[in-house]
Amino acid sequence: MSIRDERKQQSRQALLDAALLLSTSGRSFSTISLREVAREAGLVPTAFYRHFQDMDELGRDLVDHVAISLHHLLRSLREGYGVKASSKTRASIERFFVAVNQTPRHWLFLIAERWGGSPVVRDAIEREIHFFVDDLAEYFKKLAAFEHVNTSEDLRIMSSIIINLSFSWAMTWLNLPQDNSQVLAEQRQLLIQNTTRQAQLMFRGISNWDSEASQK
Amino acid sequence: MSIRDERKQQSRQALLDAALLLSTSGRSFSTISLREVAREAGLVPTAFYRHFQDMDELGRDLVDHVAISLHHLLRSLREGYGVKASSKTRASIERFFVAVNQTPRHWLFLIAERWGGSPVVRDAIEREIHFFVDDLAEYFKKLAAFEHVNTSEDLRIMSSIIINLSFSWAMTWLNLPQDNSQVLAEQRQLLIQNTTRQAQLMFRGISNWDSEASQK
DNA sequence: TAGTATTGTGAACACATGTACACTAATATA
DNA sequence: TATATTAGTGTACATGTGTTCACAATACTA
Repeated sequence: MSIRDERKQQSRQALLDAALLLSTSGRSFSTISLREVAREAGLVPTAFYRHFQDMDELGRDLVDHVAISLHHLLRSLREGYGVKASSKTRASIERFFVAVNQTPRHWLFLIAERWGGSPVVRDAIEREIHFFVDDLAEYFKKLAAFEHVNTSEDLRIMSSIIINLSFSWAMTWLNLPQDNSQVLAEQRQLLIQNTTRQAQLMFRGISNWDSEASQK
Repeated sequence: MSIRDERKQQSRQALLDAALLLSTSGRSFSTISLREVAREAGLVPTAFYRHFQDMDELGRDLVDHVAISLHHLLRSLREGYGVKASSKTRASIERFFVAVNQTPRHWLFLIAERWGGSPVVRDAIEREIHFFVDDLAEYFKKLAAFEHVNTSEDLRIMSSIIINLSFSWAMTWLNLPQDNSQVLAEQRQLLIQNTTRQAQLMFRGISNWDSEASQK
Protein backbone atom coordinates (compact mmCIF):
# COMPACT_ATOMS: atom_id res chain seq x y z
CA MET A 1 0.00 0.00 0.00
CA SER A 2 1.23 3.48 -0.80
CA ILE A 3 2.32 5.86 1.91
CA ARG A 4 -0.60 8.11 1.22
CA ASP A 5 -3.17 5.34 1.41
CA GLU A 6 -1.65 4.10 4.61
CA ARG A 7 -1.89 7.48 6.29
CA LYS A 8 -5.39 7.92 5.00
CA GLN A 9 -6.44 4.68 6.60
CA GLN A 10 -4.80 5.79 9.82
CA SER A 11 -6.92 8.92 9.92
CA ARG A 12 -9.95 6.93 8.97
CA GLN A 13 -9.34 4.51 11.79
CA ALA A 14 -8.74 7.40 14.18
CA LEU A 15 -12.17 8.74 13.26
CA LEU A 16 -13.81 5.36 13.80
CA ASP A 17 -12.02 4.92 17.13
CA ALA A 18 -12.99 8.39 18.23
CA ALA A 19 -16.62 7.77 17.36
CA LEU A 20 -16.65 4.48 19.23
CA LEU A 21 -15.00 6.02 22.26
CA LEU A 22 -17.33 9.01 22.41
CA SER A 23 -20.49 7.00 21.84
CA THR A 24 -19.67 4.54 24.63
CA SER A 25 -18.68 7.01 27.32
CA GLY A 26 -22.09 7.64 28.79
CA ARG A 27 -23.52 9.12 25.61
CA SER A 28 -24.86 7.57 22.44
CA PHE A 29 -23.92 7.66 18.80
CA SER A 30 -26.73 9.97 17.78
CA THR A 31 -25.72 12.59 20.33
CA ILE A 32 -22.12 12.99 19.24
CA SER A 33 -21.27 15.55 16.59
CA LEU A 34 -19.11 15.42 13.55
CA ARG A 35 -16.89 18.11 15.05
CA GLU A 36 -16.43 16.20 18.28
CA VAL A 37 -15.36 13.10 16.42
CA ALA A 38 -12.89 15.04 14.30
CA ARG A 39 -11.52 16.83 17.36
CA GLU A 40 -11.08 13.56 19.26
CA ALA A 41 -9.32 12.08 16.23
CA GLY A 42 -6.96 15.04 16.07
CA LEU A 43 -8.36 16.39 12.85
CA VAL A 44 -10.01 19.55 11.72
CA PRO A 45 -13.78 19.25 11.12
CA THR A 46 -13.54 19.63 7.37
CA ALA A 47 -11.05 16.77 7.11
CA PHE A 48 -13.88 14.48 8.16
CA TYR A 49 -15.35 14.73 4.68
CA ARG A 50 -12.22 13.25 3.12
CA HIS A 51 -13.24 9.93 4.71
CA PHE A 52 -16.99 9.86 5.19
CA GLN A 53 -19.82 11.66 3.53
CA ASP A 54 -21.56 12.21 6.85
CA MET A 55 -22.07 10.67 10.27
CA ASP A 56 -24.46 8.09 8.85
CA GLU A 57 -21.74 6.62 6.69
CA LEU A 58 -19.34 6.63 9.64
CA GLY A 59 -22.00 4.83 11.66
CA ARG A 60 -22.51 2.14 9.05
CA ASP A 61 -18.79 1.47 8.84
CA LEU A 62 -18.49 1.41 12.60
CA VAL A 63 -21.18 -1.25 12.81
CA ASP A 64 -19.27 -3.30 10.24
CA HIS A 65 -16.07 -2.94 12.19
CA VAL A 66 -17.63 -3.89 15.51
CA ALA A 67 -19.65 -6.76 14.10
CA ILE A 68 -16.62 -8.39 12.53
CA SER A 69 -14.70 -8.10 15.77
CA LEU A 70 -17.52 -9.63 17.81
CA HIS A 71 -18.09 -12.31 15.25
CA HIS A 72 -14.49 -13.52 15.57
CA LEU A 73 -14.67 -13.31 19.32
CA LEU A 74 -17.85 -15.37 19.45
CA ARG A 75 -16.35 -18.03 17.22
CA SER A 76 -13.25 -18.28 19.37
CA LEU A 77 -15.52 -18.56 22.40
CA ARG A 78 -16.96 -21.76 20.96
CA GLU A 79 -13.59 -23.43 20.52
CA GLY A 80 -12.88 -25.69 23.44
CA TYR A 81 -16.55 -25.74 24.27
CA GLY A 82 -17.82 -28.38 21.86
CA VAL A 83 -16.34 -31.36 23.64
CA LYS A 84 -17.78 -31.15 27.11
CA ALA A 85 -21.04 -29.72 25.90
CA SER A 86 -23.27 -28.34 28.64
CA SER A 87 -21.41 -30.03 31.47
CA LYS A 88 -19.68 -26.84 32.54
CA THR A 89 -22.15 -24.05 32.09
CA ARG A 90 -20.56 -21.85 34.70
CA ALA A 91 -17.16 -21.97 33.05
CA SER A 92 -18.74 -20.96 29.76
CA ILE A 93 -20.47 -18.01 31.34
CA GLU A 94 -17.23 -16.93 32.96
CA ARG A 95 -15.45 -17.09 29.65
CA PHE A 96 -18.24 -15.13 28.08
CA PHE A 97 -17.78 -12.31 30.56
CA VAL A 98 -14.04 -12.37 30.04
CA ALA A 99 -14.72 -11.94 26.35
CA VAL A 100 -17.02 -9.02 27.07
CA ASN A 101 -14.32 -7.41 29.18
CA GLN A 102 -11.90 -7.78 26.32
CA THR A 103 -13.72 -5.29 24.07
CA PRO A 104 -16.35 -3.70 26.26
CA ARG A 105 -16.96 -0.76 23.97
CA HIS A 106 -17.83 -3.03 21.07
CA TRP A 107 -20.52 -4.68 23.14
CA LEU A 108 -21.75 -1.40 24.52
CA PHE A 109 -22.02 0.08 21.07
CA LEU A 110 -23.75 -2.82 19.41
CA ILE A 111 -26.29 -3.41 22.15
CA ALA A 112 -27.03 0.21 23.02
CA GLU A 113 -27.35 1.34 19.41
CA ARG A 114 -29.48 -1.66 18.49
CA TRP A 115 -32.53 0.34 19.50
CA GLY A 116 -30.73 3.68 19.44
CA GLY A 117 -31.46 7.03 17.86
CA SER A 118 -29.88 6.56 14.44
CA PRO A 119 -32.08 4.66 11.96
CA VAL A 120 -29.13 3.89 9.72
CA VAL A 121 -27.11 2.36 12.53
CA ARG A 122 -30.16 0.53 13.85
CA ASP A 123 -30.79 -1.19 10.54
CA ALA A 124 -27.16 -2.11 10.06
CA ILE A 125 -27.02 -3.68 13.51
CA GLU A 126 -30.22 -5.62 13.05
CA ARG A 127 -28.76 -7.12 9.90
CA GLU A 128 -25.58 -8.16 11.71
CA ILE A 129 -27.52 -9.71 14.58
CA HIS A 130 -29.43 -11.72 12.04
CA PHE A 131 -26.12 -13.13 10.85
CA PHE A 132 -25.10 -13.89 14.41
CA VAL A 133 -28.28 -15.86 14.95
CA ASP A 134 -27.89 -17.83 11.73
CA ASP A 135 -24.29 -18.57 12.47
CA LEU A 136 -24.97 -19.82 15.98
CA ALA A 137 -27.90 -21.91 14.78
CA GLU A 138 -25.70 -23.61 12.25
CA TYR A 139 -23.17 -24.33 14.96
CA PHE A 140 -25.89 -25.89 17.12
CA LYS A 141 -26.69 -28.25 14.30
CA LYS A 142 -23.35 -29.98 14.76
CA LEU A 143 -23.65 -30.17 18.53
CA ALA A 144 -24.53 -33.43 20.24
CA ALA A 145 -26.77 -31.76 22.79
CA PHE A 146 -29.01 -30.51 20.00
CA GLU A 147 -29.32 -33.61 17.86
CA HIS A 148 -32.88 -34.27 19.01
CA VAL A 149 -33.98 -30.93 17.59
CA ASN A 150 -35.16 -31.78 14.11
CA THR A 151 -36.11 -28.59 12.36
CA SER A 152 -33.57 -25.90 11.62
CA GLU A 153 -36.26 -23.39 12.44
CA ASP A 154 -36.22 -24.57 16.03
CA LEU A 155 -32.47 -24.21 16.06
CA ARG A 156 -32.78 -20.61 14.95
CA ILE A 157 -35.31 -19.99 17.68
CA MET A 158 -32.97 -21.31 20.32
CA SER A 159 -30.14 -19.36 18.84
CA SER A 160 -32.04 -16.12 18.96
CA ILE A 161 -33.04 -16.70 22.56
CA ILE A 162 -29.41 -17.16 23.49
CA ILE A 163 -28.26 -14.12 21.53
CA ASN A 164 -30.89 -11.83 22.97
CA LEU A 165 -30.36 -13.06 26.50
CA SER A 166 -26.60 -12.80 26.24
CA PHE A 167 -26.97 -9.15 25.27
CA SER A 168 -28.86 -8.54 28.48
CA TRP A 169 -26.17 -10.41 30.36
CA ALA A 170 -23.38 -8.41 28.79
CA MET A 171 -25.07 -5.12 29.58
CA THR A 172 -25.79 -6.08 33.17
CA TRP A 173 -22.17 -7.08 33.49
CA LEU A 174 -20.90 -3.83 32.03
CA ASN A 175 -23.22 -1.81 34.22
CA LEU A 176 -21.62 -3.05 37.42
CA PRO A 177 -19.91 -0.29 39.41
CA GLN A 178 -16.45 0.52 38.10
CA ASP A 179 -13.96 0.89 40.93
CA ASN A 180 -14.47 -0.30 44.50
CA SER A 181 -12.65 -3.53 43.88
CA GLN A 182 -13.99 -5.38 46.91
CA VAL A 183 -17.66 -4.77 46.29
CA LEU A 184 -17.16 -5.29 42.58
CA ALA A 185 -15.65 -8.73 43.05
CA GLU A 186 -18.62 -9.82 45.14
CA GLN A 187 -21.17 -8.46 42.71
CA ARG A 188 -19.41 -10.15 39.85
CA GLN A 189 -19.51 -13.51 41.56
CA LEU A 190 -23.17 -13.01 42.29
CA LEU A 191 -23.92 -12.07 38.71
CA ILE A 192 -21.96 -15.01 37.35
CA GLN A 193 -23.89 -17.39 39.55
CA ASN A 194 -27.16 -15.75 38.61
CA THR A 195 -26.41 -15.84 34.91
CA THR A 196 -25.26 -19.43 35.09
CA ARG A 197 -28.63 -20.45 36.44
CA GLN A 198 -30.37 -18.59 33.66
CA ALA A 199 -28.30 -20.51 31.15
CA GLN A 200 -28.98 -23.79 32.92
CA LEU A 201 -32.67 -23.11 32.72
CA MET A 202 -32.32 -22.59 29.00
CA PHE A 203 -30.53 -25.88 28.58
CA ARG A 204 -33.21 -27.66 30.56
CA GLY A 205 -35.69 -26.39 28.07
CA ILE A 206 -33.53 -27.40 25.15
CA SER A 207 -32.76 -30.93 26.31
CA ASN A 208 -36.43 -31.54 27.01
CA TRP A 209 -37.48 -30.08 23.71
CA ASP A 210 -39.66 -32.06 21.33
CA SER A 211 -39.91 -30.51 17.90
CA GLU A 212 -42.98 -32.52 16.93
CA ALA A 213 -45.01 -32.03 20.06
CA SER A 214 -44.78 -28.26 20.07
CA GLN A 215 -45.58 -27.99 16.39
CA LYS A 216 -49.25 -27.21 16.86
CA MET B 1 -57.80 21.58 42.34
CA SER B 2 -57.59 25.26 41.52
CA ILE B 3 -57.98 26.50 37.96
CA ARG B 4 -54.36 27.55 37.86
CA ASP B 5 -53.07 24.20 39.06
CA GLU B 6 -55.25 22.40 36.59
CA ARG B 7 -53.91 24.38 33.65
CA LYS B 8 -50.41 23.95 34.92
CA GLN B 9 -50.79 20.20 34.93
CA GLN B 10 -52.18 20.38 31.40
CA SER B 11 -49.06 22.11 30.15
CA ARG B 12 -46.91 19.76 32.11
CA GLN B 13 -48.62 16.79 30.55
CA ALA B 14 -48.29 18.39 27.13
CA LEU B 15 -44.55 18.61 27.66
CA LEU B 16 -44.35 14.97 28.75
CA ASP B 17 -46.46 13.88 25.79
CA ALA B 18 -44.35 15.92 23.40
CA ALA B 19 -41.15 14.42 24.75
CA LEU B 20 -42.51 10.89 24.47
CA LEU B 21 -43.73 11.51 20.94
CA LEU B 22 -40.49 13.05 19.74
CA SER B 23 -38.25 10.47 21.37
CA THR B 24 -40.16 7.56 19.84
CA SER B 25 -40.39 8.83 16.27
CA GLY B 26 -37.14 7.46 14.98
CA ARG B 27 -34.99 9.49 17.33
CA SER B 28 -34.08 9.06 20.96
CA PHE B 29 -34.58 11.02 24.13
CA SER B 30 -31.04 12.33 24.30
CA THR B 31 -31.23 13.79 20.80
CA ILE B 32 -34.32 15.91 21.34
CA SER B 33 -33.93 19.46 22.55
CA LEU B 34 -35.70 21.45 25.18
CA ARG B 35 -36.86 23.86 22.50
CA GLU B 36 -38.29 21.09 20.34
CA VAL B 37 -40.26 19.71 23.24
CA ALA B 38 -41.63 23.13 24.14
CA ARG B 39 -42.50 23.83 20.50
CA GLU B 40 -44.31 20.49 20.14
CA ALA B 41 -46.20 21.18 23.34
CA GLY B 42 -47.27 24.59 22.04
CA LEU B 43 -45.20 26.53 24.51
CA VAL B 44 -42.41 29.03 24.34
CA PRO B 45 -38.97 27.64 25.30
CA THR B 46 -38.69 29.57 28.53
CA ALA B 47 -42.05 28.28 29.74
CA PHE B 48 -40.40 24.89 30.00
CA TYR B 49 -38.65 26.00 33.17
CA ARG B 50 -41.95 26.58 34.93
CA HIS B 51 -42.39 22.80 34.97
CA PHE B 52 -38.97 21.16 34.88
CA GLN B 53 -35.55 22.29 35.87
CA ASP B 54 -34.01 20.70 32.77
CA MET B 55 -34.43 17.80 30.37
CA ASP B 56 -33.07 15.38 32.95
CA GLU B 57 -35.93 16.08 35.30
CA LEU B 58 -38.40 15.73 32.43
CA GLY B 59 -36.78 12.41 31.60
CA ARG B 60 -37.09 11.10 35.13
CA ASP B 61 -40.75 12.01 35.30
CA LEU B 62 -41.37 10.48 31.90
CA VAL B 63 -39.89 7.19 33.08
CA ASP B 64 -42.20 7.30 36.09
CA HIS B 65 -45.19 7.95 33.90
CA VAL B 66 -44.37 5.19 31.45
CA ALA B 67 -43.44 2.66 34.10
CA ILE B 68 -46.72 3.09 35.94
CA SER B 69 -48.65 2.65 32.73
CA LEU B 70 -46.79 -0.52 31.76
CA HIS B 71 -47.05 -1.86 35.27
CA HIS B 72 -50.82 -1.66 35.18
CA LEU B 73 -50.91 -3.14 31.72
CA LEU B 74 -48.76 -6.07 32.74
CA ARG B 75 -50.92 -6.77 35.75
CA SER B 76 -54.06 -6.77 33.65
CA LEU B 77 -52.32 -9.11 31.23
CA ARG B 78 -52.05 -11.68 33.99
CA GLU B 79 -55.75 -11.65 34.82
CA GLY B 80 -57.48 -14.48 33.09
CA TYR B 81 -54.20 -16.26 32.65
CA GLY B 82 -53.78 -17.92 36.04
CA VAL B 83 -56.44 -20.58 35.53
CA LYS B 84 -55.36 -22.38 32.41
CA ALA B 85 -51.67 -21.96 33.17
CA SER B 86 -49.32 -22.76 30.31
CA SER B 87 -51.90 -24.64 28.28
CA LYS B 88 -52.40 -21.77 25.87
CA THR B 89 -49.06 -20.16 25.33
CA ARG B 90 -49.92 -18.86 21.92
CA ALA B 91 -52.97 -17.02 23.17
CA SER B 92 -50.86 -15.38 25.85
CA ILE B 93 -48.31 -14.23 23.33
CA GLU B 94 -51.03 -12.81 21.15
CA ARG B 95 -52.48 -10.92 24.07
CA PHE B 96 -49.02 -9.65 24.88
CA PHE B 97 -48.63 -8.19 21.42
CA VAL B 98 -52.08 -6.64 21.59
CA ALA B 99 -50.96 -4.99 24.81
CA VAL B 100 -47.82 -3.72 23.12
CA ASN B 101 -49.90 -2.27 20.31
CA GLN B 102 -52.04 -0.49 22.85
CA THR B 103 -49.26 1.85 23.99
CA PRO B 104 -46.42 1.28 21.55
CA ARG B 105 -44.55 4.44 22.45
CA HIS B 106 -44.35 3.47 26.09
CA TRP B 107 -42.63 0.24 25.15
CA LEU B 108 -40.41 1.91 22.61
CA PHE B 109 -39.32 4.50 25.12
CA LEU B 110 -38.64 2.16 28.01
CA ILE B 111 -36.75 -0.42 26.00
CA ALA B 112 -34.80 1.94 23.76
CA GLU B 113 -33.78 4.28 26.56
CA ARG B 114 -32.84 1.39 28.83
CA TRP B 115 -29.36 1.50 27.31
CA GLY B 116 -29.81 4.95 25.82
CA GLY B 117 -27.76 8.12 25.89
CA SER B 118 -29.11 9.76 29.04
CA PRO B 119 -27.54 8.43 32.26
CA VAL B 120 -30.35 9.81 34.36
CA VAL B 121 -33.03 8.10 32.30
CA ARG B 122 -31.00 4.90 32.15
CA ASP B 123 -30.77 4.66 35.92
CA ALA B 124 -34.43 5.44 36.43
CA ILE B 125 -35.44 2.74 33.96
CA GLU B 126 -33.16 0.14 35.48
CA ARG B 127 -34.80 0.77 38.82
CA GLU B 128 -38.25 0.31 37.36
CA ILE B 129 -37.30 -2.90 35.58
CA HIS B 130 -36.04 -4.20 38.89
CA PHE B 131 -39.54 -3.64 40.27
CA PHE B 132 -41.07 -5.41 37.29
CA VAL B 133 -38.89 -8.44 37.90
CA ASP B 134 -39.71 -8.57 41.61
CA ASP B 135 -43.38 -8.16 40.93
CA LEU B 136 -43.49 -10.93 38.36
CA ALA B 137 -41.46 -13.25 40.57
CA GLU B 138 -43.92 -12.78 43.39
CA TYR B 139 -46.75 -13.60 41.02
CA PHE B 140 -44.99 -16.79 39.96
CA LYS B 141 -44.89 -17.87 43.59
CA LYS B 142 -48.66 -18.24 43.58
CA LEU B 143 -48.76 -20.10 40.30
CA ALA B 144 -49.28 -23.87 40.20
CA ALA B 145 -46.81 -24.36 37.36
CA PHE B 146 -44.06 -22.98 39.58
CA GLU B 147 -44.74 -24.77 42.83
CA HIS B 148 -41.78 -27.12 42.37
CA VAL B 149 -39.42 -24.15 42.33
CA ASN B 150 -38.34 -23.84 45.95
CA THR B 151 -36.14 -20.79 46.28
CA SER B 152 -37.43 -17.33 45.60
CA GLU B 153 -34.07 -16.58 44.02
CA ASP B 154 -34.84 -19.05 41.27
CA LEU B 155 -38.19 -17.38 40.77
CA ARG B 156 -36.48 -14.04 40.30
CA ILE B 157 -34.14 -15.61 37.77
CA MET B 158 -37.02 -16.95 35.74
CA SER B 159 -38.80 -13.65 36.02
CA SER B 160 -35.84 -11.73 34.72
CA ILE B 161 -35.45 -14.09 31.80
CA ILE B 162 -39.06 -13.53 30.86
CA ILE B 163 -38.83 -9.76 31.25
CA ASN B 164 -35.67 -9.44 29.19
CA LEU B 165 -36.92 -11.74 26.48
CA SER B 166 -40.28 -10.05 26.30
CA PHE B 167 -38.51 -6.76 25.66
CA SER B 168 -36.81 -8.30 22.66
CA TRP B 169 -40.15 -9.65 21.51
CA ALA B 170 -41.85 -6.29 21.86
CA MET B 171 -39.13 -4.52 19.91
CA THR B 172 -39.14 -7.09 17.13
CA TRP B 173 -42.90 -6.71 16.95
CA LEU B 174 -42.76 -2.93 16.81
CA ASN B 175 -40.03 -3.04 14.17
CA LEU B 176 -42.25 -4.82 11.67
CA PRO B 177 -42.96 -2.76 8.54
CA GLN B 178 -45.77 -0.27 9.10
CA ASP B 179 -48.19 -0.20 6.17
CA ASN B 180 -48.43 -2.89 3.50
CA SER B 181 -51.26 -4.65 5.27
CA GLN B 182 -50.95 -7.96 3.42
CA VAL B 183 -47.26 -8.55 4.03
CA LEU B 184 -47.61 -7.22 7.55
CA ALA B 185 -50.31 -9.71 8.45
CA GLU B 186 -48.16 -12.59 7.29
CA GLN B 187 -45.08 -11.37 9.12
CA ARG B 188 -47.10 -10.92 12.26
CA GLN B 189 -48.40 -14.46 12.13
CA LEU B 190 -44.88 -15.69 11.60
CA LEU B 191 -43.54 -13.70 14.49
CA ILE B 192 -46.33 -14.83 16.78
CA GLN B 193 -45.60 -18.44 15.96
CA ASN B 194 -41.90 -17.89 16.40
CA THR B 195 -42.31 -16.13 19.72
CA THR B 196 -44.71 -18.75 20.97
CA ARG B 197 -42.09 -21.41 20.45
CA GLN B 198 -39.56 -19.34 22.33
CA ALA B 199 -41.96 -19.11 25.23
CA GLN B 200 -42.70 -22.82 25.07
CA LEU B 201 -39.01 -23.55 25.27
CA MET B 202 -38.84 -21.40 28.38
CA PHE B 203 -41.67 -23.31 29.99
CA ARG B 204 -40.01 -26.60 29.18
CA GLY B 205 -37.02 -25.39 31.11
CA ILE B 206 -39.16 -24.23 33.99
CA SER B 207 -41.25 -27.35 34.36
CA ASN B 208 -38.14 -29.52 34.28
CA TRP B 209 -36.36 -27.29 36.74
CA ASP B 210 -34.89 -28.75 39.91
CA SER B 211 -33.79 -26.12 42.39
CA GLU B 212 -31.63 -28.55 44.37
CA ALA B 213 -29.81 -30.18 41.47
CA SER B 214 -28.60 -26.96 39.90
CA GLN B 215 -27.45 -25.53 43.19
CA LYS B 216 -23.82 -26.41 42.70
C1' DT C 1 12.01 16.55 -12.43
C1' DA C 2 7.55 18.90 -13.57
C1' DG C 3 2.87 18.56 -13.03
C1' DT C 4 -1.12 16.43 -10.93
C1' DA C 5 -3.96 14.43 -7.32
C1' DT C 6 -5.31 14.34 -2.72
C1' DT C 7 -5.16 14.79 2.49
C1' DG C 8 -5.45 18.28 5.71
C1' DT C 9 -6.12 23.51 7.03
C1' DG C 10 -8.48 28.01 8.24
C1' DA C 11 -11.93 31.32 7.81
C1' DA C 12 -16.62 32.09 7.16
C1' DC C 13 -21.71 31.32 6.94
C1' DA C 14 -26.42 30.52 8.55
C1' DC C 15 -28.66 28.18 12.00
C1' DA C 16 -30.24 25.83 16.46
C1' DT C 17 -29.43 25.48 21.12
C1' DG C 18 -29.73 26.46 26.54
C1' DT C 19 -30.50 29.97 29.56
C1' DA C 20 -31.07 34.82 31.75
C1' DC C 21 -33.97 38.67 32.34
C1' DA C 22 -37.63 41.91 32.30
C1' DC C 23 -42.36 41.83 31.30
C1' DT C 24 -47.69 40.68 30.81
C1' DA C 25 -51.94 38.78 32.10
C1' DA C 26 -54.47 36.17 34.72
C1' DT C 27 -55.54 33.69 39.06
C1' DA C 28 -55.29 33.35 43.99
C1' DT C 29 -55.25 35.51 48.53
C1' DA C 30 -55.97 39.01 52.15
C1' DT D 1 -61.48 45.13 46.21
C1' DA D 2 -56.50 45.63 46.46
C1' DT D 3 -52.33 43.01 46.47
C1' DA D 4 -49.36 39.23 45.66
C1' DT D 5 -48.30 34.80 42.88
C1' DT D 6 -47.28 32.73 38.96
C1' DA D 7 -47.78 30.47 34.10
C1' DG D 8 -46.53 32.08 29.89
C1' DT D 9 -44.10 35.71 26.59
C1' DG D 10 -40.33 38.12 23.93
C1' DT D 11 -35.74 39.63 23.48
C1' DA D 12 -31.09 38.77 23.82
C1' DC D 13 -26.56 36.49 24.00
C1' DA D 14 -22.84 33.25 23.96
C1' DT D 15 -21.85 28.80 22.21
C1' DG D 16 -21.77 24.60 19.24
C1' DT D 17 -23.22 22.87 14.95
C1' DG D 18 -22.88 21.15 9.61
C1' DT D 19 -21.13 22.62 5.47
C1' DT D 20 -18.85 25.73 1.80
C1' DC D 21 -14.76 27.36 -0.22
C1' DA D 22 -10.14 28.74 -1.30
C1' DC D 23 -5.72 27.37 0.04
C1' DA D 24 -1.27 24.63 1.75
C1' DA D 25 1.57 20.66 1.83
C1' DT D 26 2.85 16.46 0.42
C1' DA D 27 2.82 12.02 -2.06
C1' DC D 28 2.05 10.06 -6.64
C1' DT D 29 2.71 9.90 -11.85
C1' DA D 30 4.47 10.89 -16.36
